Amino acid sequence: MIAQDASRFQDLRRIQTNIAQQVVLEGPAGAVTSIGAVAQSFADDLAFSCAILVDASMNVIDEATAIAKTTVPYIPGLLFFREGPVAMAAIKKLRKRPDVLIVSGCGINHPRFAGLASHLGVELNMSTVGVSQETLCGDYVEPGEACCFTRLTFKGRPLGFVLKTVTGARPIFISPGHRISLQCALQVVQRCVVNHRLPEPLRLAHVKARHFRSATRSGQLAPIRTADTAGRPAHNQ
DNA sequence: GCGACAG
DNA sequence: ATCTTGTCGC
Repeated sequence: MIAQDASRFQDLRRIQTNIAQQVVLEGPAGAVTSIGAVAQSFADDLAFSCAILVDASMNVIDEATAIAKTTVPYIPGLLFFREGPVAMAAIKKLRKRPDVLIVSGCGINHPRFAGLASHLGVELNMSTVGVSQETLCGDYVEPGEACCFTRLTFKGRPLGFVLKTVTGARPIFISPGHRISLQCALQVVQRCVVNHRLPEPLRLAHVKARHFRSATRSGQLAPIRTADTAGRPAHNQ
């Protein structure tokens, strides 16, 4: 079965190479008014996702969740295939698509230039930016004090930025996902930094995803239909 | 071959 | 990512 996995993963890598060719590093066209974020939480073989939309003051104005059974283990470089499906389900449940969606993971700072944020952006045809606490690849100089940032490069290409958001905390990695420029990706995240290491929308999405997971597992939430898992339109709440 | 490796 | 108590600091 090891050999089968190897060829299966090879197929997934080919899919990423194809996705990378579709990534657009420009945009968004208009002003970025609404910003959203999506994050996942896991337990056993279940994946819980929460997508939110915030206003200019970082207040949550919309929220959606989704659950799905995981079909792929965590493999560095193949995160989309584990987290992408649930994330997409949650994002699709939002009442309105945000102008830019912040994703918990890498954008083009990926071995094949197709991280979770880029793949989600291409699949959903929306502007996305990847924000991660570590980077899969790339060269950079550690940014000094808070609010400072340095460039992240890989194989001679600019992939994003390393931003020190809070004093005393390690920096975060920002890279465009899809339909967004390097500069805009950085600006959107900078605009969302409040008092924490992660930009507020993403931090909130993380908290809500974890809460959604614990509330669901402890039975404090209405039973979830298996519709999510089957990929059919789900209807929670 | 060796090490590194988003969440 | 997740498992987890106390603890240091603003």
